[in-house]
Amino acid sequence: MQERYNPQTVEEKWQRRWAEKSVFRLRIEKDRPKFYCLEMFPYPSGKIHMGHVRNYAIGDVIARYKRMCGYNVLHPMGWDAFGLPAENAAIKHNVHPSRWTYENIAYMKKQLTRLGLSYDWQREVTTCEPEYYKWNQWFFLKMYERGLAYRKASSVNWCPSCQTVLANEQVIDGLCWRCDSVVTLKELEQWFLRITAYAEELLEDCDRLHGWPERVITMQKNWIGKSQGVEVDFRIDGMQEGIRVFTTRQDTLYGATFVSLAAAHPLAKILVKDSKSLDALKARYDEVEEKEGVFTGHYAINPLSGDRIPIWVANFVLMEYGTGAIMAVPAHDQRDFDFAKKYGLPIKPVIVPEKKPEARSQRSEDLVLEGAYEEEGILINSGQFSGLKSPNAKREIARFIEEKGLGKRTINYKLRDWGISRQRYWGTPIPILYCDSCGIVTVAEDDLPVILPEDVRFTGRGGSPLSESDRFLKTKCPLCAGDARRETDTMDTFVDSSWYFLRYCSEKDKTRPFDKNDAGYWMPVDQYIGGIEHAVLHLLYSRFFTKVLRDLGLIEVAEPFKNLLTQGMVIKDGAKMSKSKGNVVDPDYLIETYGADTSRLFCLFASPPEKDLDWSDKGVEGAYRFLNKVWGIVQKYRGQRSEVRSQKIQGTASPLLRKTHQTIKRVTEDMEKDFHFNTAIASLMELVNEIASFNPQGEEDFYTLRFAIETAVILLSPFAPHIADELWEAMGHSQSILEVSWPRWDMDAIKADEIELVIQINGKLRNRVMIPADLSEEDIRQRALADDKVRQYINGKELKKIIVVRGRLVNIVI
RNA sequence: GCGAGAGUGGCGGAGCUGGCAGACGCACCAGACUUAGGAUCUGGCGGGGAAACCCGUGGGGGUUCAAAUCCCCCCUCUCGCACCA
Repeated sequence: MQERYNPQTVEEKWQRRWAEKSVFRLRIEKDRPKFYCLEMFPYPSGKIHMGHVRNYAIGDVIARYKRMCGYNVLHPMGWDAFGLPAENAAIKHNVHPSRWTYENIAYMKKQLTRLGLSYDWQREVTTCEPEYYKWNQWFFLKMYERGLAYRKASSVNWCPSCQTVLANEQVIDGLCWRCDSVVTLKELEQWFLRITAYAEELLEDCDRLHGWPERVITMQKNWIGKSQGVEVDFRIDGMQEGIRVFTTRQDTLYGATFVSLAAAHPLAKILVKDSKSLDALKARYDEVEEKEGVFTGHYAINPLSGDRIPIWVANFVLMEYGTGAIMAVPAHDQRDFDFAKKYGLPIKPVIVPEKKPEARSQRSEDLVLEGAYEEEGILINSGQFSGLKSPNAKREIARFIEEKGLGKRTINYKLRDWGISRQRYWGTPIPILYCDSCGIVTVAEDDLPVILPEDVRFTGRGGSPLSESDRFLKTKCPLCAGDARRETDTMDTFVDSSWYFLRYCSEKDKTRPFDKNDAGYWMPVDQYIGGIEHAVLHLLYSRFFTKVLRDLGLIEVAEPFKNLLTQGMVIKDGAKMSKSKGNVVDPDYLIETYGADTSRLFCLFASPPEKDLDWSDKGVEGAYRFLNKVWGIVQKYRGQRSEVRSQKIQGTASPLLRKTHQTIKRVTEDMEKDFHFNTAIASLMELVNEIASFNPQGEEDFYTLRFAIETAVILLSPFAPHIADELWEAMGHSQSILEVSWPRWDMDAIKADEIELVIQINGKLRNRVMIPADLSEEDIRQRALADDKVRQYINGKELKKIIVVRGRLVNIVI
């Protein structure tokens, strides 16, 4: 042990030793329970950033802690290696996406190792490897067989100048990121995964995700967006056809005074004679401020009231949701209200608040509204349904509609099917062929993987680079052996990350995506940790995949992630770290200057993991000082080869012993409860402060001191593993601290003989006195009343009440 | 607008089922050691006041012996969704 703490030498030494002994290599011992600790794998963008450091430090603490608690811990890492930046780099720097990606991986892997993260790299997953993406293709085929993968026309962002498809993030203020041309929409045939088939289960199971943050669950529920209502047909006056609308408020049906169609509705083209005005309206769809519409000149019949009502086309009605047509009830829907006001359409109230019984007898025309009344209430002017309360009316009217054959009860979801086609090179090729005679043909399972060709050029112009590779494009149909051409779209990279956690469960398997028994043992992930930005997409897609794979009989679990921790962002100077703001902290610099242990410690200490972390250079120094302090203590006492004593004792070392046990308790509880490492580290600092100021008097004191120091080092080890191992060795242990069991606290040793009693008078703090811990309530009362200070205050006044809270305080009311 | 979360010293943040507000760290101040200190150590550190004490957890009410914590009203900020019928 060196006299001065030098993080560089210590960390290099232990990283080397850990590697030599393969200490993080997974060992499964049958008698131990399992724990699957997973952090979201990174995109290999080049270098890690502080967000990664924080994310992986949190995960590493949990993994190390669980290992010390006796679990078999699976703690893997890998690379979300497909994606657009690699292709951009190829265009810009003329380097192949593959090379760029692998070089980044090599560098970032070095950085992660340098942080001392306890990964079993044996299970590393790299999604751009054919061995991995082969299984994306295989899952795609399985889904295709079950009708869960299908093709349909859908619009994409299109740059007319580059003649290429753009991802959403490549469209900046409606312009192409490369040439500033105006981006247009273009219809293309694309592949979709039928996630909507699982909408109900994905929604229902949200309520079983007890280990997830409430807000993530809410976001998922909102995203799925279930609503129950009815579809009703409105006959068009003088035509055969009808308009089918969807509503959740069938109780307001009598108040429907017009019908609104989406501009893209098939009937809109037929009903509107002036196609120019319709096109103009289509262009006004992104206008949210002002509602606009075109009257079709046609009328519909309200199926319940029999009223003849106008049919409009409105720019706020969406074709993608429901039936693309709505019944407009301006009295009870603010949007319809605004629209009706603008175009002078009738407003007919049919619901009145329950609290206003006098309104029930009034005629609709006599009720004046300032805005729509959107709440539920009592029906008026609604024929046989008048007088019913909304919930009952909904039920009755729905039944009536079904009985009369006017429509049916329906459930709608906001959730759309997942479009996975990307007109890109650096992704998983979709295993589909187009044969001149057989049409759409799937690639045979035995022919998987469909490998990305290497010999392509990256210009950023024209279609997907894959469409220019004849070797890739031209193939034979497996059915008729005739000429066929390959699908050139690749898969959304969210496909890659939707099942990678399963691939980790078994070591590289050539014949299957993963072994069912291995997945059965490890799944679900016990603790998943990552950024809140994935609250919906990644986490929803992973849940979807898990359910599909369950239905394919590949796994047993219905949900992939039992517990989810969404860590906050790393903030500096009030903003998220970014190059443009110039407030980036470079992890390499940090590690070179202070070491990995200090970097980790600060990230964990500065705030609880789920909250944003405010970066402070000075705060980092505080963490560094703390480690130096611990170093100094061990340096000072390590020569004292005393034995350890942890049992309750009397005498000068008694408070230190108690503090040590208290600290074990606090740190352990923080670990178990909510991973509030900031308070765990704070209490560890308290213990270290107490050790530092302790003055051992005799042999006995040294035993306790030794116990305190060793405990502090053990408790420190998940946070700052290198220095902990070094100090552990310096104290004469031959076995690594990684092998040490997590300490237990002794309740008996925590209990103090004497406690401080707070004395309040009328709820105000007046004095504190030391009393024996086991004093009875009556004795406490007497002791308080006998107190000099108290007597001054009472001074002959009448005692109204005395409240005694044992172990805490006395409140005397006068 | 809807949904979720948060407002505590100069700053990051502690405060368990209502029971000593401000743990721990940073910054700051004073002192010690020192040729020196941006190293280290010791002490102090919410505001007011000489003191006794008083006032303090976004604001205003309330419940209680006792409220940062529970209830009602309001304000501000962050995030997510946003014409989803």
